Amino acid sequence: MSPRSPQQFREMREEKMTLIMDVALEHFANEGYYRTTVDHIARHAGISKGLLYNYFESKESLLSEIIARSVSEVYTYFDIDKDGSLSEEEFEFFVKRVVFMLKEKQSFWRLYLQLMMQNDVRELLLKSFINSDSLKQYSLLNKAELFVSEILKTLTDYFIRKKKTKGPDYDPTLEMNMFMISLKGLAISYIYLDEADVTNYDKTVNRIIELYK
Amino acid sequence: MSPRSPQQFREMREEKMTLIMDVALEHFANEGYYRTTVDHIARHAGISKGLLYNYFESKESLLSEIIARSVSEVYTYFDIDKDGSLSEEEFEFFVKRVVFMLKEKQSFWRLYLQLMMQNDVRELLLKSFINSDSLKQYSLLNKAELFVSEILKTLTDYFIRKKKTKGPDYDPTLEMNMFMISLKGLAISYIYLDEADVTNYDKTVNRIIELYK
Amino acid sequence: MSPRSPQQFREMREEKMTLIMDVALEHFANEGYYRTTVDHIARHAGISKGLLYNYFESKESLLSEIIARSVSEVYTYFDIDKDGSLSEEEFEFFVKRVVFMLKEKQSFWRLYLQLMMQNDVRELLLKSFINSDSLKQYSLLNKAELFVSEILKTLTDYFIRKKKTKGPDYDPTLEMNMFMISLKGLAISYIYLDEADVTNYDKTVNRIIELYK
Amino acid sequence: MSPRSPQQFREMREEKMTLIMDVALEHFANEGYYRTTVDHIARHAGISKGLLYNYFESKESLLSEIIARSVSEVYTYFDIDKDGSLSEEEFEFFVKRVVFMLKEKQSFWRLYLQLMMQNDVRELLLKSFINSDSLKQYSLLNKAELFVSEILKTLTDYFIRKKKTKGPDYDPTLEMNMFMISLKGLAISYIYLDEADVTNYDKTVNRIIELYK
DNA sequence: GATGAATGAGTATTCATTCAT
DNA sequence: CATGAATGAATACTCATTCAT
Repeated sequence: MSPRSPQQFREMREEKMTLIMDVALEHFANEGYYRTTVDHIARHAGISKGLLYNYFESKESLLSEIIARSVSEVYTYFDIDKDGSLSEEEFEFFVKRVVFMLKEKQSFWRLYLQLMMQNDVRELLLKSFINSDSLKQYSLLNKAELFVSEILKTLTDYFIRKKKTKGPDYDPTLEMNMFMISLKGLAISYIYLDEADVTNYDKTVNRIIELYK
Repeated sequence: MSPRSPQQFREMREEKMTLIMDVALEHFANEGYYRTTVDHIARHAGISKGLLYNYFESKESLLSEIIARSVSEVYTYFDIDKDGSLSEEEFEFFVKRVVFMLKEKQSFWRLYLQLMMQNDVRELLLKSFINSDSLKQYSLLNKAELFVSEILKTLTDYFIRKKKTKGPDYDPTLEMNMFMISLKGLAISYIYLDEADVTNYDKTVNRIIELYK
Repeated sequence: MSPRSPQQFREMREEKMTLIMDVALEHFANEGYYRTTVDHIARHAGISKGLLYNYFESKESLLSEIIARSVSEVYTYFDIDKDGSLSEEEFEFFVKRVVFMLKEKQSFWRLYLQLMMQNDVRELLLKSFINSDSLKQYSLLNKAELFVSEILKTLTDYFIRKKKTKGPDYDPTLEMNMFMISLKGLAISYIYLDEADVTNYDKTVNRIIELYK
Repeated sequence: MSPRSPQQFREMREEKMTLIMDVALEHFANEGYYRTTVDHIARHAGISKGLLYNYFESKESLLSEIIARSVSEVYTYFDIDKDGSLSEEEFEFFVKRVVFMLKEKQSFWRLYLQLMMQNDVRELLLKSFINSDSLKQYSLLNKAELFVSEILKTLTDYFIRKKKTKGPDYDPTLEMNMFMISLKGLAISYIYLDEADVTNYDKTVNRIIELYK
């Protein structure tokens, strides 16, 4: 066997880290962050505890890295037009993108929701963003904030523009709120409830598009 | 000094248990069940750990009792007509009741949502219902199940009956789903997001009523 | 109701103490001293914990009192002739007395054996004899020691005297040891093993008498 | 430095487990199971509490493992001929084996006796046999039961066979009972009483053999 | 890189004992 | 005399993290 090149080492390292993060995410999402032990993660990833600590500074930093990665991925899903003007087709695409992302990253969203529910963890999250290894200081936090506010602005604009065609009784803020709670309710239903009503799910998505497009 | 009467003892007991449960609920909801230590609860309730264990068998059973009490309270909020037929006024009243309850029992709902998100805790919950001291074996679980299924049935009936007035294109299942995700999204928003948009909140509630009444 | 006389009060007190000691002995013997909680004793005696502490200084002193009482009772079973000379009839009577006492005070012997097995408790026992309320300082300990050594001396004399009739091969010390281990083995069997072989029990007792009389 | 081999890890593990079990047995036997704290065991074994729990699931399971090991060892002391027929030489050997074992495993027998004296612990013992890690489910319990009953059967046969040579007045059951209580009394004396009369001890053993061979 | 033995601070729980009434 | 609420020190157990090899 020829000695491995630095490149190969880097790839192996990358691969192991991804494996660990995948396993950890799955357990964090299903059993909860505090209920999941480092030991458990290591065993399920087929490595030793020591090695895990070779790759990640701490359990907390493992969590940060997972969130950083996921936020990053989510970010790539939405490559919003910078002029901020959403066409009806783009709106429909946006909704479908959200739904796709819910399916694709279900575990992450379960974890995210859990974390957001704990006051102290919310603070930890911010802190961990800042300390994250894989991204420059502050940048992820800034990016995430910027990202969300951009999307909100784009959507707000979209609803305001609709007033022209919908008439004077149309309340853009109210409609946007209704749209947002529909999305949130949909997300909750999808993420936690039985797989049983997946068929209804698609119809519901279409109905939301129909109502708010 | 004459000794305390059984009545006095009962009152002292009752009072302390309520205090403990209130403090515990607040902390469970805000910091999460696993992050909250028994020590912390005791200190914040101004009592010793020992006393807490005098009244509650374990941390887990304290949780059960809190849930049992809350479920019981929620139950009393909804005195649904047993013939299951909901008038439009009753429907509006139902939605407002839900909203009122979200405000009134906000901490409980935060806790409940958290718990429901962890697979293992869900099982614990069922177990704890069964073991609950304050209610007969199984009865709470039965009541809760019965209660939820009764409400769902009543609502289903309500939407089916609307088909007559709304015409053949009206899809009762879809409408009910839309109504449910709206309520869920509203709940999530109310329970976790900033107090900032409380003004919008009332308008949103009215809009939901308007849309699905 | 006429006010109770001091005499009546003393009797009531005596009665309650006896009740508590009886209940405690039963539990100490069956579940073990450390496994038995004061709470449990009080509840089974139908009184409050506070009252128990009104009668007994501590759990430990309750134990001492029980032992003191039992030792006292055992003492009365053996009113050994002070000249120390045991006739064959008296020897037989002695063995039967031991057996009777095993039956009569079974719980006490179970407790006693348990306690004797723990190094630290042995010390505690001595200490508690000394601190015992119901007997003058040291007196019980002295009495017990004196009592046991008197019996041993009397028995030793008995076996030595037998040498005359049994011939030169007869080893009094050995015979006494054999007799003692037979009694001990009998005691263990009786105290802990199944009630099943009680029938064999009497035959065994007679055989011991036959062998060593 | 090359990493430790699995073999090395196994040896380290084995060694520490043996150390812990030895220390624990000593303390359980001398101070009693409930009086002995895990902390104490760890400190006397020169390790941390954490490590103890790395090797043993609980204090209770540590007890089980100790018992399992000891029973296993005792088992190997008696390699009883499967045809169950005991010659006089084998009988003598058996008694000497019992005595040897009492010396060799004194601590275990003290522990065993203590445990058997508490009703609730007896149940725990059965349970712990079943849950024992170091032996297949049920197998230890079965083995122990089988082992004891085999020995009893072999002894019974031995005494019944003696009837032929001893004549019609010879009562095998009675003789066996006498033999058993002698052994028990001997065991108790040896296990708990002072080392003082060890000299008498050997003579007593020989006398038992002489009487019942 | 890789392992798992080892640590120790933290957490739930128990129980003898005290005390206000 | 009588009660049981209240305490706190002790105890079993967990788990993130370190470290020698």
